[in-house]
Amino acid sequence: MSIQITLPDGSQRSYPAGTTGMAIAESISAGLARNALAIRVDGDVQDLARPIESDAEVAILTWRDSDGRMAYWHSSAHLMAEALEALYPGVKFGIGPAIENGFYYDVDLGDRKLHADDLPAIEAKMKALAKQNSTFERREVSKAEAIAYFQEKGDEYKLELLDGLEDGSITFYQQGDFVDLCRGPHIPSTKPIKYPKLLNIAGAYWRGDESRPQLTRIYGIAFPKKSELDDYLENLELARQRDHRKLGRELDLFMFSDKVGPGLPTWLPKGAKLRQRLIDFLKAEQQKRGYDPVVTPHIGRLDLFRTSGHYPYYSDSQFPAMLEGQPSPSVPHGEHPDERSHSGHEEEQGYLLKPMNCPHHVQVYARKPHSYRDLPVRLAEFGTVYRYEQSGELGGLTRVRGFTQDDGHIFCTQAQVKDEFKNVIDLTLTVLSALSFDHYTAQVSLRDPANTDKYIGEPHQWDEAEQAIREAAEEMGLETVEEEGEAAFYGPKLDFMVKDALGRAWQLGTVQLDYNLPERFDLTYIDHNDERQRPVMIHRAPFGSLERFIGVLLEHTGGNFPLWLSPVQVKVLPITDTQNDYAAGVVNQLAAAGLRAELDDRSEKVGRKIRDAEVEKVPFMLIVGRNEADAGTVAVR
RNA sequence: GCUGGCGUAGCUCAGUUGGUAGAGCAGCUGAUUUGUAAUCAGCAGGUCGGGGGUUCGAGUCCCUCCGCCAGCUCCA
Repeated sequence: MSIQITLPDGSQRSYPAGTTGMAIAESISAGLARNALAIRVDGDVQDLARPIESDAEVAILTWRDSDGRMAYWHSSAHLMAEALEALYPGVKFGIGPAIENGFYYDVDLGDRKLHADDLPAIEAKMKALAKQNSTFERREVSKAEAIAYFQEKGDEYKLELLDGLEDGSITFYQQGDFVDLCRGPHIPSTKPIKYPKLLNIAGAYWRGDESRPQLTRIYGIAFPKKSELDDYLENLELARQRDHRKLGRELDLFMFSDKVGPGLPTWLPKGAKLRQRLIDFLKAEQQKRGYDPVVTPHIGRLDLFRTSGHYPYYSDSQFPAMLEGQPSPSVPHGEHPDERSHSGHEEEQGYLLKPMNCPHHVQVYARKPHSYRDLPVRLAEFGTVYRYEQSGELGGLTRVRGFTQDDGHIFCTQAQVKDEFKNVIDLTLTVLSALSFDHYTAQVSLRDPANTDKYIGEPHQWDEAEQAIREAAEEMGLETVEEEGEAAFYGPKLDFMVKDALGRAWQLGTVQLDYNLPERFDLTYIDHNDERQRPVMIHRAPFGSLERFIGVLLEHTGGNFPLWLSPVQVKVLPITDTQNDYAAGVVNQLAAAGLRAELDDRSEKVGRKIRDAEVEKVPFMLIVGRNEADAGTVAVR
């Protein structure tokens, strides 16, 4: 019996049934066989040793294929586990997957603590084990057999994982003395894992659940070639150069002060001007699109947030409220006021620093009756909000406790939802393209179906809202990914995710559909039959927040802003102070033309002035010496 | 909040087995008048994150608090 194998180039070859990926690779070329890591069979990534029994489309996967690297790094995780078991007998294992760059394994070392200095020894053990060139052996096992094995070993984590697996679908992989419950696929043997590098240690809750034990997560990466490892580490170093915290300090854009408080950025003159330019840009775009500006206070009565549903359910992440009749903030965060007022009478009166602007904007809408002819009502505000984020969550400008949202709320009829949504998508794309964010992911953030009580509102409204978002995105030709469990508690969202220098994805722009707040605040409009109707609310923020946006923009540009955003667009550099007057005239002309220009009239050599302007990332330098001054020109750099 | 790492001058960093803080850059002052990425000299700058402890003596060791970084959890 022979089978037909179709290769990626479309060519077909015959092989005996039961041939393996490795045999196919060998038949194509010795080089391919040497570099083969795994095989894709009809879309399914498998071990090269698995027999192939019927006609199939296959692709031999090497280091060039992301699935090949995934198999390689997953195998590296097993190799690290083998090293850990050799060095720390009795260690228990959680999960150990490949990730975008490398792999990790979650382990329980009992009472032993792992420290950063322990990593080189583990790395060395990995290298030694890799040299033994152990093959990764796949074995199908019965559930009973698997349970018996891990009971014997005393690994409750693997037993818990087994709990969720069907008998008949369970496989073990073994290399050397290490046996793991694993679905695979793996590379043929440990030999290619020549240059492992363990990067860091962190705690990670078992199954991502805060109430369960915290395991030790060891992150690592590995490469077949030394040069690739070196390149990777060098790129990491380059990424660190683009850290927005470093650039923000160097370019004098913003600062943090312990005395002001953690997570509370302070904007310096250059940064404040940068913010202002972004604000001006968006205001102009919003004006074109029919938004009306509003300005609302930074605080609001507790009752406002009780009606909106934000209080007290999110009191963990709110700054303490200011209570009526008491001199200072007196509700500790994390404490539910309704748990404290056990007597159950009268609710406390007081104020909250606003954690969002929506309830205020709702009050603007609610101030007067609305006709369907008024809709949509589009309100926009650069609104500063405060959220008491967990201390461990804070970082630079990307996660802060006080920030300014380019917030806006649209109140419209159900029939207008899709067009309004599309209008907002268009605005968001305009913003992203003006700042050359070409690599973003549009993410439809949906409910977590396994955890529906954390959301407020009717399920049928959620269904409607989720569907409306999908349709609007599709009609705008937007490619989206869907993520369950990422919705806001009051509605599904369309989020625009952009990566920072280290590859972490951040939510910038967001559009959210909300049937809930109009209900809670009993918002209405009068339709053409003179009947009261409920408007729909759209929350939107094309930047997301100015803080996070500027943080990610800094990492994206490395501080080399587009000309229209540069704090200083032109620097005029006289060569000697004989040209200072002429240079000052040039600066005045530039300023009169609306450009941001500065004069460097220090008595330094021009090389020094150029260097300083380069370090400051000034896009244009105009150098003027005697020749230029005489001719009334400038030399442009 | 949790796990691990870190905290010395504005910035980047040095500081031996515990012996009483140092460099470069930036800043200031002066000299220099220079043609496309760092001119020279001088000066000034630190309760070594805060507090407590051990010790004759602590930047170094211990405790505790604060902050920062990576990850986890969270993220209206």
